[in-house]
Amino acid sequence: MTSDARPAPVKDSAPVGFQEHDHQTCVETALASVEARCSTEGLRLTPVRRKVLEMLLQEHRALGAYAILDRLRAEGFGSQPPVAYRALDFLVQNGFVHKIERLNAFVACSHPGQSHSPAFMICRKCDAVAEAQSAPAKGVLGAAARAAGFEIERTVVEAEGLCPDCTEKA
Amino acid sequence: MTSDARPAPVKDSAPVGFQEHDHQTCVETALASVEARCSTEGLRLTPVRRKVLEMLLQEHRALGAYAILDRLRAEGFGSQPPVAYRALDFLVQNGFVHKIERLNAFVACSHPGQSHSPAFMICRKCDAVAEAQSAPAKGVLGAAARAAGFEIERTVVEAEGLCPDCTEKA
DNA sequence: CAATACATGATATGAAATAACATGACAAGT
DNA sequence: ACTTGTCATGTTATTTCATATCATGTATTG
Ligand SMILES: [Zn+2]
Ligand SMILES: [Zn+2]
Ligand SMILES: [Zn+2]
Ligand SMILES: [Zn+2]
Repeated sequence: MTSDARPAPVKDSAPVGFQEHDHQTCVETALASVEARCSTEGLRLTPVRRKVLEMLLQEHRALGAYAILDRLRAEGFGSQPPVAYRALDFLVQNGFVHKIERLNAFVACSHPGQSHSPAFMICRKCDAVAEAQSAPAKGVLGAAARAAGFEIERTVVEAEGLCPDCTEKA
Repeated sequence: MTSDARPAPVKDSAPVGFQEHDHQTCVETALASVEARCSTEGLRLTPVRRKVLEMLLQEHRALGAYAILDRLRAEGFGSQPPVAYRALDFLVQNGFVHKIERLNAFVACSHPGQSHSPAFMICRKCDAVAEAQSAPAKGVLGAAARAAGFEIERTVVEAEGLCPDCTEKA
């Protein structure tokens, strides 16, 4: 294992998710990227974990743990909550999937293999979710944290609003 | 009702929460400020609502709905979940209380009467919560949103880490 | 082939949130 | 005074999200 296989710094910050795109390629690329990181880092992308990741990549939007569980059941995997939550834990721990706190739901990472602190745009109408980059620690919040002596380890940034499609329709 | 009684713009952005302070005064001031806004805006700060607000101001940290409910029960109010959730809805709607999505819990606003988009610092060790200001729509995220055609209506910004006290102890 | 670590399966329970319906308080409008 | 409408509260039941725990299986690895 090449232990220096740290995620590369962010290069593009395009908020994949609302635009039209070649989704099949998008899924395959992401999956390949995750497989690559797993093999270089000795992580075990087991069948359940892989299936959950594939589902989330396919959907390209946030799914609740029980929605995932339903699909797992349909595919013959275990059907009890821990099955889904354990797979999700693994995927979240390793940055392949993010949890959307606002929705208590999960979405596949759009920039796997890159070290990033994600920010999300969540459409309140159609539930579409796009991932962008954030740098909250560099702005007002970072200053407040330093002033208060608070050590930021992780940030949740979620914007709620209307996606382009839903804005148009209204 | 003086309908021009919009919240004043933010003046101070001190992240109240971690520092020592005269807490009794802090509670009284906040409560007075909320009462003022309720009377000018014709909002009804009923006993349950007021009690919940007082509890959250007293505690000065995030409480779950069921913790609140326990306290309500102890004070002789209704003891079923909707009692707490309804009071919380009212308080959140009107900006007197904020929900911490990360914790599924609620905290009294530190800057009531000011229009603000709050950001929170949450200590993962002691659960202390401090409220600061954020301007997420002005930074990287705002740019991404504009680029994507996404209309931000509201943002959740929550930083997780170690508060000064817990950093010291470690 | 142990011994170990890790992953999965299944049962049970806990915690957060809401749906639906009934009752009560109060302020118009008649 | 009485009806009507609105808003708040109370209660029951249910749904949704999440975890603790124990048993079983399946890889490595010494
Ligand atoms: Zn895609
Ligand atoms: Zn990501
Ligand atoms: Zn205080
Ligand atoms: Zn606030």
